[in-house]
Amino acid sequence: MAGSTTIKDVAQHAGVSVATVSRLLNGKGKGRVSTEVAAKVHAAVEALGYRPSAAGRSLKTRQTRNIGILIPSLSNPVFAEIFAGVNDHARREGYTLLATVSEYDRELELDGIQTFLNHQVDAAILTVTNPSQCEGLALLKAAKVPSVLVFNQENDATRDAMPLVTVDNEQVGRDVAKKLIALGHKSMAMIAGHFSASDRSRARRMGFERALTEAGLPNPRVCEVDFVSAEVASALDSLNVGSATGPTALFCSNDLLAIAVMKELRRRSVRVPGDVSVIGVDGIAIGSLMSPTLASITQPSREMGEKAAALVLSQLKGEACAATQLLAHDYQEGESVGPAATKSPPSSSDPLQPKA
Amino acid sequence: MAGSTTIKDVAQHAGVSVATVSRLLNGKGKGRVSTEVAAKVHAAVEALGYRPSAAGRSLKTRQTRNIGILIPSLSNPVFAEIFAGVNDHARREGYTLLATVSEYDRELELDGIQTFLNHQVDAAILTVTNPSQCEGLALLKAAKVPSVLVFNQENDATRDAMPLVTVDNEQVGRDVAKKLIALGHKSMAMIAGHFSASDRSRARRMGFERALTEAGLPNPRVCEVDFVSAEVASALDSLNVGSATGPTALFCSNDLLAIAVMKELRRRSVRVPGDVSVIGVDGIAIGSLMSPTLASITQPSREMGEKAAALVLSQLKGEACAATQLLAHDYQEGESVGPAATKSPPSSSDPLQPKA
DNA sequence: TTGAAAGCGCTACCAA
DNA sequence: TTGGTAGCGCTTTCAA
Repeated sequence: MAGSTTIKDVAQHAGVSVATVSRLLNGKGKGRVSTEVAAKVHAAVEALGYRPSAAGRSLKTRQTRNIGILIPSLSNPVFAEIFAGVNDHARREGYTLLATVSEYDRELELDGIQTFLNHQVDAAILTVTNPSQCEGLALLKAAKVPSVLVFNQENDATRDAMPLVTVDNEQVGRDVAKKLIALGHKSMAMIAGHFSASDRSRARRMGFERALTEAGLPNPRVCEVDFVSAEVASALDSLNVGSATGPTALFCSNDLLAIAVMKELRRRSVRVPGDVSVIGVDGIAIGSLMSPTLASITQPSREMGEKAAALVLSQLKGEACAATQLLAHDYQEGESVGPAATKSPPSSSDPLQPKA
Repeated sequence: MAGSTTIKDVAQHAGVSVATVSRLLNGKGKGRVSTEVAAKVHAAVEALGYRPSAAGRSLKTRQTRNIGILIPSLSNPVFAEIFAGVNDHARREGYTLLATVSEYDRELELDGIQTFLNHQVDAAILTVTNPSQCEGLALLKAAKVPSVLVFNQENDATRDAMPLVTVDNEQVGRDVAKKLIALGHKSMAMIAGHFSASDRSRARRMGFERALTEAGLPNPRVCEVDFVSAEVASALDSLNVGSATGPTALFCSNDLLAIAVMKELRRRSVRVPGDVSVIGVDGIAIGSLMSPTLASITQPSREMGEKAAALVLSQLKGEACAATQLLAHDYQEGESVGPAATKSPPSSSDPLQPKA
């Protein structure tokens, strides 16, 4: 529908051939035309409001200048930032984003990838729930579409199949453990979104558990909660949080979850970090606006988006297919973690002051 | 690049003509083919992994099945929800989203719209900083691309030009005023992102001011802050917040801002709502996880996204171009607002210089 | 420096 | 029910 003037109209209007118009408009410095003709053509383009048809061009050049981006959700600021990073880089390079959010639904993931394929995207950037179970990845590979996984963890399915841009999530788990251990915590628990929906959560858990084991501590109790409705109350119940037998520190698999957990703790009058320390992962901006401020492991989300875009684009140019990129994570101080509560957690009624 | 098998290959493989293949694949119930042939063709499609080229098809049908969506930022959950709503509806109808975020930059806005036009999107869904200054809107109209504005306010530039899906932002401002007045507040202030970047903020302000005037109260002091870095500290200073001469209630133009304001108030030991009440707009989920919980005017963001998608799609089908849709907003209770502080705020011994 | 013409993959019209 | 075929708008040889 859009501007139905074609290159033919422009040629006619300018009194030249379509070939000349095309050459001028795509002029890569070489296919020069006389300045005289150029002026006429430009005038015609202007007068007619000509806009080259992407379809016609794609058909001939075999490229759409579209990049597909698939993310689980935009509710988590981390993904919003990834998107911003990709958007920025892609735009600069003259690419446009075909975007889909999967809501952590494997079917929608596949659907999204199919759509990318149907639309002949030149490249794809994805975060999937589980790379080793995602049939779409194979389709992408079969179609030879340069692709990159963001946030996902390396595993048999991805190795040698698709590069990744992520952080070392096992190390993230270890760093959390290290931090808490240094503060004297001995009884810890982890609360995570469904592991089936997040291979990175699984990696964090593994690192967390291993670090505890290596420190001679018992395995942490682990509790899964629904990502969406974040029913944390029952999770806290099942972990005995706030009671004498409960953990003194809670590792939440992401900041949004951590914030929900802190809310529920507040409702129960469990003090943070007095009674229980809380730490999240992601380093979302809003964490530092909470009270207490949320301690977290930060990921360079926006940069990951930019890196991912750069990576697929260089693949597209046939440059050496850069391998997996592990970006550095960092510890974000926050008031939500503190020293382990000293012994005898108040059995029942207690106006006790935390003494070190 | 993607799967270079064409309809021709399929036809050959199945021993039929391309016309037959096309007819079968687009079979709208009418262009039937014999089941026998159908089987052969399907087998060929399967065997070859055939995937129709969107470019070839678009060229012929003059439609891309792409919808452009332009939003200012994904950091604000409200936009993330709009996106989710649009995404959902579009997918169901077989459309794909070409997405761009403008970062509240007018140049990027125009750039994004140009991109939509270049890619011949079938329709566009946008939130712009200022409809009356956005040249892109005219381009869209000239190209006859069905479009809809989300969140933006009606004005001379949009009226009769483009339908809107939004809430009555002036009424939002009025409702906030009404609420605060009912609680006995007499001295109020508004903190907003740059008005130039948000026509809805301007509308909210107008409603707020008018309602105060009608109630015989003085005009509120109004302070603009940078949307991005949200430097609220100086805003609070200039409003004398926390001092005897300062306002007892703060109307923030959106929840993210309100949360940043509450953080700064906490830092200054100004009690919310004891000394100052705070109310935002948007009703983002995280507001209810804060302490105190954030009072807000909620907008049905996701529904707005769905409505917007439905609206452009119906325009596309040539159905009566539905006019502007005003959705209902609602008051979200929150602990951040309370009765006006009684006289002399006792808190911080204010060394602030009394102003005008 | 310019133009003519051959398709890119597809749909739809018209014949058979 | 099927097939032949004419383009859709564009880029790109190949000649002039």
